[in-house]
Amino acid sequence: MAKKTILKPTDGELEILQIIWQNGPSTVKTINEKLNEKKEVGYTTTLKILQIMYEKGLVTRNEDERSHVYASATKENEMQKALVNKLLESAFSGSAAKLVMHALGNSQPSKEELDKIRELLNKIERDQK
Amino acid sequence: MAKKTILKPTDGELEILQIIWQNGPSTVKTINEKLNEKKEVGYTTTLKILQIMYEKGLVTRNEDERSHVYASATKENEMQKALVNKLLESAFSGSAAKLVMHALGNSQPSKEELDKIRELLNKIERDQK
DNA sequence: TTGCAAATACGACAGGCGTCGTATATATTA
DNA sequence: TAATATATACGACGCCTGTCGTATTTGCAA
Repeated sequence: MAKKTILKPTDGELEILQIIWQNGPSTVKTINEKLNEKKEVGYTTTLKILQIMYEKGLVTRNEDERSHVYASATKENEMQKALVNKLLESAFSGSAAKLVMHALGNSQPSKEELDKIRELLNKIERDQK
Repeated sequence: MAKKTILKPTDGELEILQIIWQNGPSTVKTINEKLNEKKEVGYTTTLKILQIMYEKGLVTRNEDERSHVYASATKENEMQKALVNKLLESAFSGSAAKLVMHALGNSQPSKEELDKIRELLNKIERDQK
């Protein structure tokens, strides 16, 4: 299976990907509007970044309509996995436990989430034996 | 307490920080040597990046000796915390649990580590009540 | 004290990112 | 069909990173 290398998005690109993941494939217009809820940014700026992302293969686009519709080329899960792995390597020397500690330390997971994590821990332990 | 903003290092800078964290304050020479165990890079290149990091406040340096000694301006823990938080915001919409899943999914934590995580989970739950 | 070796300082350059102004193409509608 | 509005395309600019060549400083040894 040709393991496609997931390109790492820049911060700005990741912001756009998040919007697409949350809203589904979108036009430049809507992406730019969502973006502007957080910070002011010109329409052509957003367009340009989308075009660059397209060239990189970070997003696909449908040109059937006059307004092109951009979609993420990568599933949210896969990208998250890639980003976590990168962080793991680049800042934690591979020690997942430490990373987990930090993540848990700075948030308020719900009881359900905590239980899901416990379950995963048990599964890992079972599989190791 | 004046909460100092932790500057985010680039990938190259993070590589150097890791070396410093693992070996303690070091000279350009030794940092460059360690760096070259992974990839070929010229001495002045390493020097230049260190100088840039110094300007940014990412590292401090001691000029008492002829060979300057560079040290990280940030504790490894703090930087890790900052990086995890950033990733949490920029790619996980704040959902720590999901991040944790990915981290655990891609590594083989030891039994001790698993237990430590369990303990932390319990503590979080206790504190929430 | 003169000269070599080791270290730092500095400037240049290519490539990438984010920013935007302006040009061009395409609908819509009056 | 002509005018207007809406979209995309393109090129330029400033800043940052990583890369290195070259100049300068400084310590040590002969």
